[in-house]
Amino acid sequence: MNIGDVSRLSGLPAKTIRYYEEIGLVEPMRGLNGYRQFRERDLHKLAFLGRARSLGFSLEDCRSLLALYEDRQRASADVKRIAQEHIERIEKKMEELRQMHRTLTHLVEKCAGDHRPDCPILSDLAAEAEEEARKGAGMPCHS
Amino acid sequence: MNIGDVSRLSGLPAKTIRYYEEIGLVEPMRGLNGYRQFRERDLHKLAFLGRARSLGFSLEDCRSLLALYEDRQRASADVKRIAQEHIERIEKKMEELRQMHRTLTHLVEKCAGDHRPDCPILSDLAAEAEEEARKGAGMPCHS
DNA sequence: ATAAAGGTTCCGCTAACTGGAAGGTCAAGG
DNA sequence: CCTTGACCTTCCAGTTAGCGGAACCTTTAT
Repeated sequence: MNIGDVSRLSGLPAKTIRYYEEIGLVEPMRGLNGYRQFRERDLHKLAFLGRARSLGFSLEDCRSLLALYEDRQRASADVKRIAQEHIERIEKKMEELRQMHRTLTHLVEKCAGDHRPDCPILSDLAAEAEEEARKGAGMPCHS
Repeated sequence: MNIGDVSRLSGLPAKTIRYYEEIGLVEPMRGLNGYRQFRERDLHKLAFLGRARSLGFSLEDCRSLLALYEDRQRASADVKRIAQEHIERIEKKMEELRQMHRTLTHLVEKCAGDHRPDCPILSDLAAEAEEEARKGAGMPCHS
């Protein structure tokens, strides 16, 4: 199979597949013409990677997961740990986003959104900024 | 004020402040010794930026928000639109994360997490990958 | 005089690709 | 046989928002 075929079959862009080869995630053979020759196993790996990526795993996690997948002696605990750490990262991120979302929706609600310049969003960004500066170290207005 | 002072007052690392100058978000003056000299207004801007960044706005959004903030003729609608688009990006991201989280927690629940190699997480990554390949174009097992 | 604590620039690195340029290969059609 | 178009190759540059460090200069205090 050429790269176009595996691209279609795996759903990954050819560019991405080349990149994955560059960083050693797959090692396709080469034909006499210099074209990459993918075996069934490479396709399988790439699809695995695509799926893992779609769950948000980093490429380094993907590398580990792939290694575990190919290791018959693996302990499922190792896989589970990677997944759990990832879940924690996701939860942390979601909490951050929730926080931002709350603040932003409050601000947006208060903003008229018309032709006038008065804007609680900007006021908040400016006012809270000033407050931060103030509490930061007693406002040194003497510059 | 030197960069260390604004760094402490704004809460932004000095590196970040230099970077913001590089991309034109602030324009501190320079002393005879080559040191950056920040005015009250620069500090104000930087604190504004820090606050906007903490709400997740991109630096490009920050640039726009700052421009609007300094434009007395602005329409609050412009600010509101930027904020709403950002909210939408956040919601989209949260939905993605929720989806990942759901799948991952299901998989982790099913995984024993012991010394044995059997692992539903890996099976899922592999199986669903195969399924994708299969439905992608009728499984060309003849490589 | 010197040492510490600031400041400066410049270079390289991060994650995970994406886009484009310049060029080689292959199959089909005239 | 030549050309066209689709496909493949490598390499270079850019993306986001900075971080880390080296080499060097300035200020301040001892």
